[in-house]
Amino acid sequence: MSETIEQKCIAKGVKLTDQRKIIAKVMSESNDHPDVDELYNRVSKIDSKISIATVYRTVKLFEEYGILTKHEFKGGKARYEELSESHHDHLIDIKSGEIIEFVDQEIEKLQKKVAEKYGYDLVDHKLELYGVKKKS
Amino acid sequence: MSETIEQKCIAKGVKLTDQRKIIAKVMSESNDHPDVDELYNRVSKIDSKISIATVYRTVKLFEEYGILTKHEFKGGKARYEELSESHHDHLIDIKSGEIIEFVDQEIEKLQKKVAEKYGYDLVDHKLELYGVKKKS
DNA sequence: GTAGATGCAAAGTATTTGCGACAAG
DNA sequence: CTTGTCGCAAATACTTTGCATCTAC
Repeated sequence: MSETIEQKCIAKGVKLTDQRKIIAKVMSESNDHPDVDELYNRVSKIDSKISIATVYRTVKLFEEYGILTKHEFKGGKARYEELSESHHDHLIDIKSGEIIEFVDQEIEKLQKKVAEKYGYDLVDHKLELYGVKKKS
Repeated sequence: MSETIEQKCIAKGVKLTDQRKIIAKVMSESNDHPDVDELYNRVSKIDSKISIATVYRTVKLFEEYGILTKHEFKGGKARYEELSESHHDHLIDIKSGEIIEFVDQEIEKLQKKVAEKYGYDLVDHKLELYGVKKKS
């Protein structure tokens, strides 16, 4: 997280309104994966007049500019997180909802290989693991 | 596909109504991954009086009984397919929407290993690859 | 100054549900 | 018979959009 979202917006030529600055700040400071509603709550604490429509429009915009990514985990609303240089996947605790981020280079490599095997260039992928904590 | 969905229902003690038989039959004969709307269309051709609410209720029921699985591919409606003994993942052509099923034992193994590394038992997972056909 | 952003409420989608009528076991 | 299912329409949940107003550049 070397650069803030606000800086990324400037770098990419995204117009910065007050509302966007607040949303950018909240997302930059979030280490979890809030859904739009939760993001709206957090943002409302800073400026209670921001509408949820703006939040929806902004996350969508940021997603298009490669600033945020959207996740659609099992049976829920869409959740967002800041897109960082380092790609990672998610391990979700189905009991608590806790989300652990992980990277596994080997899996990454194998995915590319599978795509190639079928004559495809891999442009994106989604890997989610759902687990329960081991009783130890 | 040794057993039809109807047979699975009997085996699992799911009450079989006319509507469920039709939905079961259509799903058994589908080799793609229809969404509820598409399934409703197919079912309607056989019995035009079946309501979409029943289709929703039935796929949900079948999912609970482990007869169908639900997929939530990128930015779309939920899609269903018959759950077969042989697990597989999906490679989705982002241009055409075509879906290729694949299995990679090595990736499966690695997933389990990742979960274990964090102290979890893997109970489910989702792997989707999105690609574009290579120009050859 | 002007193109694009915002807030609001209304409209869209996808899916679920209450309820009286009906059918399977 | 009795419990669970069906069809219908209304309700819900999430997300998008039209429009008049406002704001960043």
